[in-house]
Amino acid sequence: MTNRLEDLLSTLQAAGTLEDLQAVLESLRDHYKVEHTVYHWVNSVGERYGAGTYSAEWVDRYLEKEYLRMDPVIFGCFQRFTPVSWKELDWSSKPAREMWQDALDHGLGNQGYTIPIRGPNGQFALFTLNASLSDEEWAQFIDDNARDLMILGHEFNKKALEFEQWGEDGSVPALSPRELASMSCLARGMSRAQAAAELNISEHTLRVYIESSRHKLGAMNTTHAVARALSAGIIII
Amino acid sequence: MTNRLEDLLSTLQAAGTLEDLQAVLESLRDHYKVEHTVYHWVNSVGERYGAGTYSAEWVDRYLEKEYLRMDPVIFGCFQRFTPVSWKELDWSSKPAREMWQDALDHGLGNQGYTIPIRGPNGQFALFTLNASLSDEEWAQFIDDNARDLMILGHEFNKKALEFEQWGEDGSVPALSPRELASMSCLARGMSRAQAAAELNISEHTLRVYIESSRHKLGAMNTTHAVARALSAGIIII
DNA sequence: CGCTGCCTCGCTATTTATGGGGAGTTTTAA
DNA sequence: TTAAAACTCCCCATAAATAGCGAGGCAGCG
Repeated sequence: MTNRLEDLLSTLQAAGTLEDLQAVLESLRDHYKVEHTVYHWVNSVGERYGAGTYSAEWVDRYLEKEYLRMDPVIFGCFQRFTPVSWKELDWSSKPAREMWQDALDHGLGNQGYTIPIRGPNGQFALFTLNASLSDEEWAQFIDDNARDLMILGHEFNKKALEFEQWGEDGSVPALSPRELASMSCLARGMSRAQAAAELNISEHTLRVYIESSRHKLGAMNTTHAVARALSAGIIII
Repeated sequence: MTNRLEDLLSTLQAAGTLEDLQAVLESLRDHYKVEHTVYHWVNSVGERYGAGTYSAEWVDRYLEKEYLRMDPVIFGCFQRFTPVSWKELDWSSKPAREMWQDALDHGLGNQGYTIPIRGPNGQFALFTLNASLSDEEWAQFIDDNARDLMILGHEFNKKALEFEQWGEDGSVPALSPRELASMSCLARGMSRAQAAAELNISEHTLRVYIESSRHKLGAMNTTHAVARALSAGIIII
């Protein structure tokens, strides 16, 4: 067991291009004898990177129908820390059920396991296995492989980050301490007057910080600036 | 090797109180024959929960001197995804070197390895091992145990989250689709007029969604509402 | 020594958001 | 089926944020 994990990891380490990562996912699929293996991330600007064995038709369909906005897998994983088996999620809403049926029609298996992975600057990625198995078989499969999959997911994310330079440097602007404090106050619901009082500065000075933060973050308005600061992980509520 | 990991994990699983977690850290320290094992998480306000084998004097000293604000370990881990050996970090600044010397004087070993762990709602935790070893011995130790430590760190974090219910207590209010869409538009920087145009509704209607979202999220203003929606993971920029 | 960036404060005018009312239709869920 | 929730539209007055123009002191760096 461990040896096979080491083999997979060394293949992963050897990957030098994004195409290699795609190949790693395909070999993972074959190794685990599942329908699909997928890795993708969702970033703060809406750009996405994804690799995996889903059919192009399903990927197009997913994007076209904007399933991202209501996919219970995305939603569920965004709010939790631990991996999740798809059937544990809430599929009760009508659009969710429609998406589920649509997925089955596009060749997905009835079981899924997704590991949420979080990195710096608000990075959020998902590592997913999809299969056609009974509930019992799937539970056993997860039980047997959960730890290896977690290592694989995180190593995969590390490799993907190397290629894409997710906010390595420069992409996330550095705010000054006062700017960060200003953003933090606003994110916690204070008005300008309250935040200025909290920071013991005039409301006008606070405004200067907000505006400089806005410009540094490339934001259209205060709400946007706070949203970007949160997404980038440079402030925490 | 694997069996010992399993033993440690089952001890961890069995933990029912925060004191049990402390005991797990102590047994980890003994098992790995290191000076200290520490788990703590950090937020913008400061340390919220911590457990480990550091002396009370060092913890007090750390808090008193506000080392949190310039600790290269915190700083370095916040900007990276992968675990780090302390000597790889940037200790060139004067306050950092002073802190390092202070740490040695308080019984810390000369080597450290810290795994950054990120969870939902901006959670950021650190899982650390500290030891007194030569560089070569430490490199070998990390090489041998990195994977197990990663599993342990994540499992430990999972357990700690269970106790503290870091925002996972189901208190996240459910917004309607239009409310979510409104929040999402605002989070992406649109003004009311732009968002209303995007959603093909009147600005007045949009306002109704914003206000109902605000009330559901218990927010003081629009910026606060968007910040909470982002933190709760119910919208993605 | 000058440069840059950070921190602090002031003014006026305009645009935008908020808070308080209503009142209908459609969709979903018990 | 029926009730609850969601979706859509409107007015008015006030509060708040934004945009533009300023200014000076302080720290670190080449």
